[in-house]
Amino acid sequence: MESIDKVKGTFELKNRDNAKPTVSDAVIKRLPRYHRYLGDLLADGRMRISSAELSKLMNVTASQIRQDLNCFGGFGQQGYGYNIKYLHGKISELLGVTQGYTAVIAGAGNLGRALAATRMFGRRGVTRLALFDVDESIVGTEIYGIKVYHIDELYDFCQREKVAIGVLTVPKDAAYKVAMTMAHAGVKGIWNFASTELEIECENVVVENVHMGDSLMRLCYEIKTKDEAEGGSDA
Amino acid sequence: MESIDKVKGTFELKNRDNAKPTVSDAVIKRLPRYHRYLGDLLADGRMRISSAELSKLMNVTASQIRQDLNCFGGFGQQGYGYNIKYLHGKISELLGVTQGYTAVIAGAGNLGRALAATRMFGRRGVTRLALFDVDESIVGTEIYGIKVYHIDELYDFCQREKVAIGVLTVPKDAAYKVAMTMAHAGVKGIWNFASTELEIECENVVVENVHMGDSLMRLCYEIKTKDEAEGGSDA
DNA sequence: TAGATTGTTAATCGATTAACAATC
DNA sequence: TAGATTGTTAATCGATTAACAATC
Repeated sequence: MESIDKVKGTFELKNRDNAKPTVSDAVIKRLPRYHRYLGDLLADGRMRISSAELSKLMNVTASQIRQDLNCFGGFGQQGYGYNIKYLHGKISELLGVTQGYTAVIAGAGNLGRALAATRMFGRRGVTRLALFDVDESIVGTEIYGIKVYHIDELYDFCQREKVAIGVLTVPKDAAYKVAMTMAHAGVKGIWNFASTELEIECENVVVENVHMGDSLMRLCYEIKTKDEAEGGSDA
Repeated sequence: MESIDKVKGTFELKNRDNAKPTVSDAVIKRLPRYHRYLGDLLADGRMRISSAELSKLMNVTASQIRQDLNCFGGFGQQGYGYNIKYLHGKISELLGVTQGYTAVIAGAGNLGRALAATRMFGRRGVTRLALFDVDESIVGTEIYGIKVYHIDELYDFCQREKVAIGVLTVPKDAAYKVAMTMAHAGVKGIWNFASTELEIECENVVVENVHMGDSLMRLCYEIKTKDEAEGGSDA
């Protein structure tokens, strides 16, 4: 009895100033993957799933699944498992996918166009409002239904439209300046595809880096390591 | 003396069957980032750096840097620090960037074209040999200097040219089939941009997934969390 | 009720950090 | 040599897994 009260007291104390029970980074990184699998199950018309079955599907332990989902609240039901639709929806909420954020894409090069074309944003409730580029010859045109503005208009546009997300697909040299423009215009998050690290953590903006080059290197490493292991034992 | 021998003995014993001292995943994930920072320092003409200085630059502990670099071997020198050029080169080797791998890109859509255009591959010693697509109207043309073939030729091409890396930028539905074709044709690694998980781990092929959608979701989460924290305390 | 499966605590494991002796 | 800085061991911290009581 007494010990339970003590634990409770400690818990409340711990969360007095930062309200929410902080969720570890490791868990957050896994959430989109859960979301993807649950979305697929939903599309297959499945209604419910147990942590045991999901664990087999996803190649993780059932323990981890239960632990992860419990960081946020009890989404399951003993003896039954998890309702897929409900769980999928809850994770959507949690990840902010239901917030209806707006985005602009800075840089209408190949990658910017590719991002303009995908349904990736729409699927996650993000609306793309505009593209921005320095190339006068495309300013005023539309790319996949998205209007192209001159990069000089980026600041005013973001401020006026209260843009939440700035997608950065400009060349490396321009990245910092454009990121700063976005940050000062009140953008809340920057999705950074420029292969450089943005040192603007201070500016009240969150940055998510997509380092594709790093990914390619990891692939090379895996290939090399596997080759060596096989060559070492076989030949 | 005796204790050193003992340690050595243990080490050799531990590595008798799997040859290389396995490096943890956490370290591998960090290596490309070291490589990037060292490359920048090199470009700036810097010669040497201490773990302390690098730690400030990269926002990690000096301890971690020394620990990480020591998984592979003593690249530093007491009282001096690390020779940037040497260390950069060593990490390049380690990551397999100096292996001169070849690659093909399956899917000449927006993303495939974007990848055809970047210098990302060349910078990491990877040569792009060809693009493949189903669209007859582009088969036979060149995109950014890379020849486009019909996807039906993918298998023969990979086998004939002993292609090491298959880049997968085809639509989700086609991903599995194309990946299988690559795997059977002897490709060693698949760089997967299709927003689906490939269940071909069995096929003797390593897969590196680039889940851009997951990244976008994490950004949304960070924005939402930050918003709530601020709204919670201020308003 | 009995069976199933979660939520949650405790045990294990691994990764990060701190400290310092080795050595350039 | 003295100062600097690594390589490496030990201590800490956090994340994963195992176990089981709670409960649907």
